[in-house]
Amino acid sequence: MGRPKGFSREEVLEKAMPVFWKHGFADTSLQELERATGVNKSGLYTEFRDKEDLFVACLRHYLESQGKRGLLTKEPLGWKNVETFLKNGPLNKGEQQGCFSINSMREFAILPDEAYGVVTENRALLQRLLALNIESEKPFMAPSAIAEMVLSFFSGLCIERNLKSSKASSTRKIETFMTAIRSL
Amino acid sequence: MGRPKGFSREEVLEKAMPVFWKHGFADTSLQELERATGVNKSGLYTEFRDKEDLFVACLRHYLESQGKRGLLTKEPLGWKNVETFLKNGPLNKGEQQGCFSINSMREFAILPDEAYGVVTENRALLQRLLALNIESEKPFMAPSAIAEMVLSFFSGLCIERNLKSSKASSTRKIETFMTAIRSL
DNA sequence: CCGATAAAAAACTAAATAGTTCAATATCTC
DNA sequence: GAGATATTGAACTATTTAGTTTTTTATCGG
Repeated sequence: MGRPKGFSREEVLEKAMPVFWKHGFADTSLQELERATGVNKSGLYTEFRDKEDLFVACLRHYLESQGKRGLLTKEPLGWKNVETFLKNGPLNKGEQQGCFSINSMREFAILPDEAYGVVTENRALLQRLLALNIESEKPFMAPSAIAEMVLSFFSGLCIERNLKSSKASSTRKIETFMTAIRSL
Repeated sequence: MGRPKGFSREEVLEKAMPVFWKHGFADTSLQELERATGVNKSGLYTEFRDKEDLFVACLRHYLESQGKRGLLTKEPLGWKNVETFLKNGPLNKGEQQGCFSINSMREFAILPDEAYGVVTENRALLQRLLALNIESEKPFMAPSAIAEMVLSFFSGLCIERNLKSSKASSTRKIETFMTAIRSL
């Protein structure tokens, strides 16, 4: 049987994720990943094919954990869920700001195709969930049209987390936005 | 007097800008900049202090040229200008997609502080111009509040250019958005 | 407790990078 | 046209990178 390994895959993902989340793919070195995870290159390379593989695994892990929060599936569906999604979707836990998935979009050029697939699939899912919530409010316009517009606004909120702007201004924007779309 | 140099600063900026615009700072090598500008490292380093300096110069150059388009100062001010800004602000000239300034936001961590200053100053300007246009439409809500929300939506549209989504879907989103804010 | 086995640590490799230096070269002034 | 001068090109340096190989070390079954 031999020596048992001193870490779990989950553990590594949980610790590597914030690093990629904050610094992106290119600006994250193996050295930093070793430091953050406490696992040495050998360990990392037995568990993951390469840096790209680890990155994509982190991305999936992120999206899963975000999904589990169920911000858009709370009953009753409606505007309230949309507002909560906009307000609490982009996280703010110390270093990791905004949305890892949205952040990754700027690196598609150097990321494996898989990353593109994961991100777009998740966006499609979000859009469906948004549309479901919107539909329940019986708006005049097509729910899917409103949903895709909401997702763009969400994307904007996410990248703006790279600015040192206040939480208050973000909340204000969301409230103005919600007022606008409730009339659609 | 000696030998005259075979390039102008403007020329270099014009050619280096699309490269940074597309690939960002980290993923652009000196080699690629030499190729794109046709100017060798020696030349680049006599004109610019280092890669960072060149990047910031490109960013300024970009914002100046965008400013000159005057999308938000066309008379009469109003919603129409806002709509044009959203539709034609993020460029689509082949390789360079979206907004160079918004793209840069994801790299603040590794960019000189100057870049942060340039970007935020420009955003403040955009917000003032947006507010002026909105004010002329006499909305119920505070023009500045609407303006900052519009800017977030704009930011979202810009990063979404990293996705291979159609021009049509972008237009549709903007139209939905305009319908929403015209009622504010 | 011993030897097989698997993990972890560390040394190593090859390639790419930003930035520098130095020699070659072209053009202007006189 | 000669010589000063600034530009250009190319060789060079030092560092960092992802990834591999080798050595050491811990743990399990017998």
